[in-house]
Amino acid sequence: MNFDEILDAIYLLPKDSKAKLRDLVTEVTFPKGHILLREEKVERSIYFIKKGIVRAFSIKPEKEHTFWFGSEGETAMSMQSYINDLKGYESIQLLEYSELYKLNTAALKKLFSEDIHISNWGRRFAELELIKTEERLISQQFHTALERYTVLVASNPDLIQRVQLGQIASYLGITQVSLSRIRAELK
Amino acid sequence: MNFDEILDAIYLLPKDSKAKLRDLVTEVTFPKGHILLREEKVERSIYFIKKGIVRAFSIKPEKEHTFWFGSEGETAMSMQSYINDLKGYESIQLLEYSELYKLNTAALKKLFSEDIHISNWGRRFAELELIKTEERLISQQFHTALERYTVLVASNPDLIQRVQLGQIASYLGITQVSLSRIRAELK
DNA sequence: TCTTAAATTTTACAAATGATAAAAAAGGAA
DNA sequence: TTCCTTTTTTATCATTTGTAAAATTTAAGA
Repeated sequence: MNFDEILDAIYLLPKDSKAKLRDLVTEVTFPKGHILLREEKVERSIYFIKKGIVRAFSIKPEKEHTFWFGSEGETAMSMQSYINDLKGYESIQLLEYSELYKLNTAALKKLFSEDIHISNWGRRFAELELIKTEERLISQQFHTALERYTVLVASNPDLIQRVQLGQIASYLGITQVSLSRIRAELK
Repeated sequence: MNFDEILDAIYLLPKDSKAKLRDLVTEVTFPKGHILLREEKVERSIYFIKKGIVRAFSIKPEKEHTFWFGSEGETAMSMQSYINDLKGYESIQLLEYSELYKLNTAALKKLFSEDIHISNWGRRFAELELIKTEERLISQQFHTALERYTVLVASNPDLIQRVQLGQIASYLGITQVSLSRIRAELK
């Protein structure tokens, strides 16, 4: 998925606005395991995933919590840094070799104030992330672990293949042992 | 909290942009118990709360799930309707007599395409809602019910007084019995 | 105030989940 | 392949949470 397609999937931009964004972007690649951004730091860029899978996690007291998986077309970023210039609570790690488009936040914000199309792109971007997060919240709050796992498998069948179960369990808000039990049930 | 203050709390607008928004808004009041918007319907407006408390809930198979409380300065709306023109999964009900500012979504979107300041206001609006939702999600996923309840009481002491415990329990993602147990522990 | 209804807490039991340890299976490197 | 490490599953027991029903408290109206 190239940069243009990623932009278009969010909000259709006129050619020249798109060009302005393209000028800001650099392509970067990293090996499996690379830490793209670190919790407790203010992150100055956001990364659109061209290819690969990443996970966001934080190491709270002792335990490691995975709270997001991102793949092709999605954006790896700290919302707290992007939105409020605060340090984020998550680290983001590449789960496989990945290719990313890196975009500097400050430069993007400058464009928001200059180009109404890009401003609307930024609005749409936030809105789409909002919907995703709201759906996650509802799923987390009102569905059982079994239901959440079933939905995850149905919507991201490849994820299960490519990601460790302990991380998926954490993402679902349960222990790895519980997830194993759920999987055993389903057989 | 008047309309100007509500706008300013989101993003500072030039006078004339603010005036354009003010022209779109009508003030409405409803009694306790009024259903402001209904699940499974596409909602054409969003409502800024001038005064009062509301709750969003949905009636899934049999059970009623409360997933949001809103009060002064917050916005009562269906994200799915606002963002994707889809029917929302929530109904919103007034928990007390309330005064609201009603804003038509289509008219607002028209301004987004015409006025860069309003477009950036809309971006900021979505971004702030996104941060709130993300924090809810993290809290739900990685903190115990006891922790969540304690935080809720600390940050919204009045809410506990004004809202039924069954609804608060649902909001926390637990049963009313569990919440009673937690409250008994804390005495 | 008294009466009734609604809301909240408590209790008892069942089901689900967590913690821990150990066994089994899968994957990688020499 | 073989050995070694990592990941996943299984088993056991303790804890938490849910369900249902009863007991208590609170609120509201006559």
